[in-house]
Amino acid sequence: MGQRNRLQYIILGLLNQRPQTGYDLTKAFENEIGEFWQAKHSQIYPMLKRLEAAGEITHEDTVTGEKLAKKQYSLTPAGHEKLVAWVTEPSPELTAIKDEFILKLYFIKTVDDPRLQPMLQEQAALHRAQLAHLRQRQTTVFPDQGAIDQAYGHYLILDHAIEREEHYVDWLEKYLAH
Amino acid sequence: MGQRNRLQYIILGLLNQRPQTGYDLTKAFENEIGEFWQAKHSQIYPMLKRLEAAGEITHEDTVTGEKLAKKQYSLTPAGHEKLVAWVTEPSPELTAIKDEFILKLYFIKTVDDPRLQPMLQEQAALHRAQLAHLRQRQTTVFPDQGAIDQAYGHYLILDHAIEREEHYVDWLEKYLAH
DNA sequence: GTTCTCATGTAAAGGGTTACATGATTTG
DNA sequence: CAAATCATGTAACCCTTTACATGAGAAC
Repeated sequence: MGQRNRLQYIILGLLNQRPQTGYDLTKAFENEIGEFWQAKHSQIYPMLKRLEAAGEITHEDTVTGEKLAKKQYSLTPAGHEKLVAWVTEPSPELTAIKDEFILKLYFIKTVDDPRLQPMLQEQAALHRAQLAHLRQRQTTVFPDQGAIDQAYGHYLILDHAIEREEHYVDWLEKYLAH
Repeated sequence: MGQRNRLQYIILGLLNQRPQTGYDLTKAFENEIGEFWQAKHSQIYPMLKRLEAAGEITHEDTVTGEKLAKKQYSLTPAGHEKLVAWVTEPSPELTAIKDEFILKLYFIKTVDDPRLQPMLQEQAALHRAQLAHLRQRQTTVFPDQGAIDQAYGHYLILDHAIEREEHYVDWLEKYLAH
């Protein structure tokens, strides 16, 4: 992963929704997008400069209050074209998953290893909490059908994340001693 | 990801099962472990040197045929200790997932976008193929209960991967037009 | 004999995290 | 007025991939 510089496309996609600052983009990676891609501000700000140098985005300086300077970035036509090309082309690679917990399970040799049940319990707690958080988000972000229609893609990926967590918890419970 | 150097622990875990060469380890990342962690030989060989320098593994040169040199690596007591410590400690971080396809969906704004259905179709084909492959592996690697009992962790993670793909396909089909 | 798999390495480049650094604005 | 959040950047370090490089053994 990483090698194909997908971050640039994600930033273009976010800016296509509405002009935003680097800070806003950082928040998007902590919230709606964080379930499927991660990036820190230290990666985002340099990328914004690169994209601007390439003529795919531009920015407008705005000042809030006394003198807080913000850079509001937005797409250029070239940037929009590049975004459309990316979304349209196939995504032939399967999801890259790095799951340290599942890997540890691989090294548990027998069903009666005393570490197994506590490990499953711990993960179940983590994923139940995450599931509750995602469900909460769904009810606040998509209270009615109108909200879904306006941001269908967002609805889809939140639904996907919720089902993924549901099934993760189900799987853990399958092997939890009752 | 990456930052915590989990690769070293995975290699220790693999060598704990049986002494192996770098080539064998590379194959493990393509097969049984590849669903949950990825690493190329160019990362594995240097790591073997590091682990040996740290006194956590050793190797024995073996010669097959005329002069094909192989390095059979195995754990030292120190390496075994480090492995046990890793498996025993908590894994408080959630799975890191980078899914380019799901991200693209995020940028599809409406249910009638003409790109949506072909995208779902394409992914369904990919994940169905992966699912078939994993099921095939399960029947060959675990033909009976005895095989499961001997490598319980391996059984667990293969089962997890299969269910994950099943649910991914189910989710895609939920939004595929019939 | 050619192709595929086995087998081991190194180098370059890029992706990604953590830490360093600074300052304004809002909230309690 | 202190703490949390908004806001922007850079530097160092490590992880990871792609490409370069080489050679033996097995299978067809």
